Amino acid sequence: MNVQLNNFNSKREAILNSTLLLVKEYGFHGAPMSQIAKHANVAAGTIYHYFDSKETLIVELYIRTKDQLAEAILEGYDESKSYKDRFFRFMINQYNFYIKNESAMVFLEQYINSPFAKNFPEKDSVLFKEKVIAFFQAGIDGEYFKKIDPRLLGPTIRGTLVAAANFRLSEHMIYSEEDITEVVQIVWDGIKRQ
Amino acid sequence: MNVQLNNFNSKREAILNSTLLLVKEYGFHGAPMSQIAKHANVAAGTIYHYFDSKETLIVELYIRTKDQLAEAILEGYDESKSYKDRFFRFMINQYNFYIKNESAMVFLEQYINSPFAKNFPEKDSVLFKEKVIAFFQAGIDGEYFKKIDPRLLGPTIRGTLVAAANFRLSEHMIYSEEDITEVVQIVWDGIKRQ
DNA sequence: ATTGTTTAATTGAACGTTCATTCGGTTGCA
DNA sequence: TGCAACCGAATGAACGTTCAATTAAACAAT
Repeated sequence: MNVQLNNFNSKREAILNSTLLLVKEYGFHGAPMSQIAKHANVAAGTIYHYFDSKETLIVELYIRTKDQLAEAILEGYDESKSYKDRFFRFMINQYNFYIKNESAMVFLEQYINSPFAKNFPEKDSVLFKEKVIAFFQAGIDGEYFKKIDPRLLGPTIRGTLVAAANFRLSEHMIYSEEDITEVVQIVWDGIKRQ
Repeated sequence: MNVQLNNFNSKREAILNSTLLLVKEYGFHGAPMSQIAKHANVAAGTIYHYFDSKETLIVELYIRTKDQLAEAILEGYDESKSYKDRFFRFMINQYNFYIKNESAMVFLEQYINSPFAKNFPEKDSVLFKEKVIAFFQAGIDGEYFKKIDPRLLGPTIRGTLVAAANFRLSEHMIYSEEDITEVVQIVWDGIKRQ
C-alpha cells in the first residue's frame, strides 16, 4: 500500500511501546513525555503529531494493549471443543500473555485502578467485549457457571490470574503446564455449577 | 495524657485522610501537596512537619490503611468457631470494609500496582502479616485448602473480593447478606480441598 | 497566679525544578 | 512544489519542597 504508512506506524508504535515500559517501571506520574520521547528515539514534539495529549496517549495505549490481550486469549479457539476445554484454553492463554508481557499486565492493572478508567468508561477494546466477555456470558446462559452477573465474573477471573502471574513473576519461577492448570482449576472450581 | 498529642494526631490524621480521598479521586499524580493541604485545612509546610516527603506520606498512608483493613477483618474473631466459619467471617468482614471504605480499597489497589509497592516491599502492615496471612497459612497446613503457596492464596482472594466490591459499588446496589455470601462461596469453592 | 524562657507547631510566600505542550523551522517523500 | 512527518528549543504553568517568621504550648522560676 503506502510506504508512509509504515513510517507512520513505526514511530507511533515506538511511542506506545516506550510508554508501556516506562509506565510499568515508574507509574503514570513517573513517566514524563520527555523520557517517553527519548526512549522511543523521537522528538518530544513528534508525540503530539500522533496523540492529542498525554491523556489520550494513555487511553489509546490501554485500548491497544487490551486488544492484544483479547487476541492472545482467542488464540487457537476451537468451536468443536467442549465449553470447559475452551474455558481452560482461554484462561491458559490469558495467563501466558501476562507471563510473557509483564509490562502489559502491570499497565492494565494500573489503568483499571486509575481515574482514567472511571473518566473514560466507553474507551475500551471492542474485540474483548464482543468475543471474550460474550464467551463468559454464554457460560452463564449455558448453565456451566453459577448465576453470576458477567460483570462480576470477568474481574473475578482477572483477579485470580493476575495474582497468579504476579506471584510467578516475582518468584522468577519457570512455569509448567501443571502450574497454570492448577490456577485455572481454582477459577473453574469457584465459578462452576457445583 | 497530653493535650498536644491530640493536636498532633488531629492534623496528622487530617492530612492522611485528605490524601486518601484525593488519591482515590485523582490518582497519585493528580493529588498535589497543595491540594492535600487545602483539603486538610493546613498550610503546605505543615505536611512536612509530619512527613519527610510525599513519598513517605503515601507509604505511611498505605501502612495505616492496611492496618485498618486488618483490624476490620479480625473483628468478631471467634477461636471456638470452625475454620470454615472463621474463614467466611474474615471474607465478609473484608468485603464489608471495602464497601464501606471505597477510597481505602481504591487506594490500596492503586498502591499495590504502583512502583511504591516494588520499591518498599518491607513497608507493610505487621498486623496483617501476623494475623491474616497466618490464618491462611493455617488453612493450608490444616488441609482445608488446596496445597497453594500462601503468597498466591492472598492475592487470589483479594482479587475476587475487590472485583465483587467494585461491582457492587459501581452498580450502587444495596448489598445483602446473600450477595456477600455468594461471592465468598466462589472463593471458598475455588480454594478448598475438593 | 504571673512572668519569662524554651520548644514545638504552624504558616504561606518564595524557590528551583520539572512537566506537558507549543511552534517556527527543517527534512524528505510524492 | 506541496505537504505531511519530524524536530527540539522555548514557554508557562504546576509541582514538591524550603524557610524565615509567627503563634501556641509547655515548662520553670518566682
